[in-house]
Amino acid sequence: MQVIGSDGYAQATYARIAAHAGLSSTRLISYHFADKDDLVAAVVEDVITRIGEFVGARVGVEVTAAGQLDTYLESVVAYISRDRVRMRALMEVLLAGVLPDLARAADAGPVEGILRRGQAAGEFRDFDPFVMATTIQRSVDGLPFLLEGTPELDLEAYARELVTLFRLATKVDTHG
Amino acid sequence: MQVIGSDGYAQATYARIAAHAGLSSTRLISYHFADKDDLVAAVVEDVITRIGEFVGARVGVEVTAAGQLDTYLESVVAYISRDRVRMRALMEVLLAGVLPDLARAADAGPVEGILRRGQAAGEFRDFDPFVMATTIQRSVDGLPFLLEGTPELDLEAYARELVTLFRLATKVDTHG
Amino acid sequence: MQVIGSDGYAQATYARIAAHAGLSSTRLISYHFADKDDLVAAVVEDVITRIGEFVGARVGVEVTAAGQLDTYLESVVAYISRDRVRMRALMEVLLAGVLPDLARAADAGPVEGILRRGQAAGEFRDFDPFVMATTIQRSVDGLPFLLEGTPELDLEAYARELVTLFRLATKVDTHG
Amino acid sequence: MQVIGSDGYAQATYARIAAHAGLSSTRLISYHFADKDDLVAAVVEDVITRIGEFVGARVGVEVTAAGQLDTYLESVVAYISRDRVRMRALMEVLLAGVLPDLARAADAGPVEGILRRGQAAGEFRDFDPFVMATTIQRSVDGLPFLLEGTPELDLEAYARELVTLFRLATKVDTHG
DNA sequence: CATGAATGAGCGTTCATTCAT
DNA sequence: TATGAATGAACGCTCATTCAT
Repeated sequence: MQVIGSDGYAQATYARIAAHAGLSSTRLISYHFADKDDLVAAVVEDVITRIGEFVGARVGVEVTAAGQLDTYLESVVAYISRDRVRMRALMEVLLAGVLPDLARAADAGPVEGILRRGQAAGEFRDFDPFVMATTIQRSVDGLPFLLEGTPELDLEAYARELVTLFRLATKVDTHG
Repeated sequence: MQVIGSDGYAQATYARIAAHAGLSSTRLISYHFADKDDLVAAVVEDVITRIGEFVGARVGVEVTAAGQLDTYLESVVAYISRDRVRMRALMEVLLAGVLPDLARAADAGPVEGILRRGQAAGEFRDFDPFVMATTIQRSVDGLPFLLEGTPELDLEAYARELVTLFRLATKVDTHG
Repeated sequence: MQVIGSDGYAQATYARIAAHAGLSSTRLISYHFADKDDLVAAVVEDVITRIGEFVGARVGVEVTAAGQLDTYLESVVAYISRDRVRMRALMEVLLAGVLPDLARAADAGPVEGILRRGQAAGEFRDFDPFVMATTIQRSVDGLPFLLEGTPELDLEAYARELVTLFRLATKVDTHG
Repeated sequence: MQVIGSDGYAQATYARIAAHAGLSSTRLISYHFADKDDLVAAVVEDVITRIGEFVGARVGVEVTAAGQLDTYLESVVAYISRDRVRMRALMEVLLAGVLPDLARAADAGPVEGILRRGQAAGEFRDFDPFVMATTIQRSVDGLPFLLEGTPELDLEAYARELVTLFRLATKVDTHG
């Protein structure tokens, strides 16, 4: 995970992973994982479990869809902030396009669910939930790469901007 | 370009490119391009020139920042729609992280410029232009990959949704 | 070493070395050596250690500079005689000009040291030690190639001729 | 010749030669020469003709074998001095071992002839002419490479030292 | 005399993976 | 749990050379 997250997926060869882990043979990697797909799947599994628990615990306590959306954005950004290497590792794998099955990790399904419930409850205006959910998901999943270039980025402010942005984009029309 | 766009950057080896082009030797690729970076740079150069001209011509005729933003979204999506392979090739290269100099092709600078001018002109509310521009850029640059999974996606409708979304997110507050 | 020594440095490709060693893949060469320079360095290191020990042990027991020079010529020729392949491998590498750092293996420094000490002790006449040392060194380091063309060459006689030659060339003028 | 002489034989590829000559295609080389051996042979032919004429003209006017030997050493060194690039090109080709037929260019035959005539005339002592000739030849043919490392080397002094060295090594014993 | 397009073999090197302890 | 030896395929790239003008 550290190798993928720090040097990119392309650098995550058995040789480099073994070197980073202080192993004198790549054999041990093959011993623990059936093949490279298996190794990568384990990495992804680990990260999506962590972020899923972190975000799920926070979103779960919200009752309104609007509150859940706000909390989703804030907690995803917060998780990225405190676990940059793992998150970049995850995004590297997803963008590399290995194991298409793993794409679910970055799909906008959960967000789309929130949006649909919000529309049903009259909290959100009448937009296409797929487009909105995809846009929301994309607004955060590039952050690990952005942080690489500008590590000093103020992520709390970034999250506040996103919350405002999508509140305005989703709320029901109030005027005339 | 076709190989990168159809099979991904990782598959774009000299052998595969030569096979696709009907060449009996990879030698001719090395004959025309100094090295692989040179080849990739040529691909990127070509696509950014095309999309730049397409989008630039349309955005250039707009006078208001709001009009430019609408047109930017619509024309980028329209270009992606009619040149899917090339656009996916471009995104593949950018995401692969080869040639960091090429990152400009996907940076949000031009959009940020539009946003700042719109704020100065009082057309837009007071948001962080960098965050907004990044979000706008990300909302479209994942489309080539989305199209791969769902080629029948209605891109005109997608563009209309994005236009509405970012109009609401950027417009000045009107209610008391 | 056998491949370089028998077929020349230009023929010493990974493929040929692997074939000669009975390996089914060149991969194992890369496995043991960082790159080709590393492999070549190991070859050179081995040979110069061997010849250094052989010649050093014999020259070291001599007390006079004249005796050391005689013994140097005799023992270098003797070593070449009994280890032809390794010595030709060494000369191939040096002449190929790879790894300029290795040039020390063929430089005339040690011989020049003997000559200077001999002049200081009044054993040798007043010649340019650099020119003499270079000539002495050259007189032996072409022998591996000479042996290739005429393997039946009588090296003991060759050494005796060289000893006489350089005795006459270095000794103090005796006649009035 | 310039490419071989300046950058070494290994660098003398068709591509580099064409670049050096300002040609836009290597095709012209293939047009003039049957193959690479033919090209190299032409280079060698040219240089050995030049040095042969230069040295031959000077040695030819000497009547004694001793005078011919002195003049041979002086004129070979003088030619090396004034035509360094060509001479290094010649030595590069010979040492590279291409075209074994060309080895005659560096063989000690002519010198051996002088030595034999000198012995027959009683000018030289009774040494092995082959060993002496080889040593003499080697004493000068490494000079082009030596000059590369130390271009400021005083070649006139070098030649004088060699002349003295081999006079002493060849002259008849005068003392008891 | 000169060009650019095209070729096939070979280069050193790296890949994930397997074998034998 | 851990090692080093060994594998075969593929990588980007360069070689001298040929084809068609």
